[in-house]
Amino acid sequence: MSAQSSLTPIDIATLRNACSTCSVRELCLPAGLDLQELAQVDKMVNRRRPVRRGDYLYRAGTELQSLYAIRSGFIKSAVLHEDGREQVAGFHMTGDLLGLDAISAGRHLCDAVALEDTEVCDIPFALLERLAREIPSLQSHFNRIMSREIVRDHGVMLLLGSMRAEERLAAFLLNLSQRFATRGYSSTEFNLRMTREEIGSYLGLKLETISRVLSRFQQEGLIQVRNRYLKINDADALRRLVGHCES
Amino acid sequence: MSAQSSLTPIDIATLRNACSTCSVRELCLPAGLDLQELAQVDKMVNRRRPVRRGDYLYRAGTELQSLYAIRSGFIKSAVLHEDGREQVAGFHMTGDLLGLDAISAGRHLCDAVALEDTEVCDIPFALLERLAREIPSLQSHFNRIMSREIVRDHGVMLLLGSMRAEERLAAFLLNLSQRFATRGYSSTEFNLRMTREEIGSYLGLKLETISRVLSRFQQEGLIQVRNRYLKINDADALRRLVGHCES
DNA sequence: GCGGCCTTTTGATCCATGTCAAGACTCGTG
DNA sequence: CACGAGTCTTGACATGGATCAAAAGGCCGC
Repeated sequence: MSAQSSLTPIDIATLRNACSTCSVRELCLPAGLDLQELAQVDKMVNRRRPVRRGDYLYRAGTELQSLYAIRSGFIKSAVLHEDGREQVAGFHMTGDLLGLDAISAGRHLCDAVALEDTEVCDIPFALLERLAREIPSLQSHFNRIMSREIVRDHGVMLLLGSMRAEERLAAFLLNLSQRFATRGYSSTEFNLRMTREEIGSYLGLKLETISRVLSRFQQEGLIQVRNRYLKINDADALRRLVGHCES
Repeated sequence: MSAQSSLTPIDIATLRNACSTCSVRELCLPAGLDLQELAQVDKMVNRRRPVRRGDYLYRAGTELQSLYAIRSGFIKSAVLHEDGREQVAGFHMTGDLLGLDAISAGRHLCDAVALEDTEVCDIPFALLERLAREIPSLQSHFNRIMSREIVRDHGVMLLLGSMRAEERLAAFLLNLSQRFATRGYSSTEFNLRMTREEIGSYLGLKLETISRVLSRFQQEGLIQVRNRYLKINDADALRRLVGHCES
């Protein structure tokens, strides 16, 4: 990584003096750092950037400069097939860290698009590596974040590989619900930020199927949907749907 | 990570004196290390372990002690659903590094089973973290390995989410072929180490479908199959199958 | 070298999801 | 406020892959 060796202490000092409104405390990185270390990290994660709905945070093929921590908003990442097919690889919200897949090649391999007005913090990757070298617990935490992403992906593979449409959608809704809850929002009532088509892409289904299954769930009283608005009436029933099922 | 803090220099010395037949040069870790560093890493990756066909390298739920580098052989990893369904998450061969998903929780989340007699090198994770702290380029390389795993998973998601049976299988065969080639084996002729059912699980298809599509490929002259033996006659045709296809 | 179990193949049929199509609704913009 | 593009719903129909079933083949332990 050539960018790495070109960093001097001055760069860090420069960053320290920059705006520091983007407290890293709320983000995903810190864990077990002492106050001084935390302050260091805090300074690193400071360049704020607004991304408007529909804008790209980054595109496949561009060089990896920074990872991005979402401060607010909603972002989808998508892998693109040569022939134009796109596969939504994930939906990301406040506190999520984006761009991990770019570390391997030093180049982004998927697109990241804001689904609503969003604010992210740049985390210059070279700086992160450098700081992680000085703060072992930061490195350790970063390892866990990468690993967690792998675990998440395995979950999606399980879903795509062995669940039927109803189960997939139920799992998806529960997952969204839980992530909203973690962030202090209602776990039962929220607005979907993505289209049926995007949900379908993520779940390996067509948009009509998403629409139909949502309607069925509603008929059965499990949820209420109206456009992007969604209310979960019977989370347990959804859980039962995912949990067991046939063979 | 409690195991980490309990390591003393003595542990490392102990490991250094242990068998050192498992040269790390051939494994996936080293990259840009000087000779001395390489030797250090070499000493860490030294406990050899044979795993016989059918045996578990590790099981979901067990504590993460080591990552494992495959020296020879073939291993499948599988995520299990509560209800017993299993999803094969990957097939791993010489040089691959296993166990990355366990870092997040400190506990393995999938099973790893040898599909043929296999030899692995233990890489005590606590030791790896410690050494990576001393050797920045090792840490950097480890980050890239984790990221590469994420990229691989995204590829599988694309495959599961948006390809049809023929495309999936073609992609699978090409991938296997390429990995054998990288390791100095024939890219056109090899033995499948896994059952049709395991291929099916990995690709989100049933074993009958795998069998049928293989037969079809054979009829069309793209490949020859007989049980586990497989020969690729027309790799380009396979690539064409994966590449474009309809809408 | 035999018997039994596991794996594979292949056929017949079924069903979940895709495809195509039409119309309604929503929202941003002129 | 009306228009148009994008999104969503719903129906009718098509189809890829699943399921069920049977038989053949391979492999291992005895």
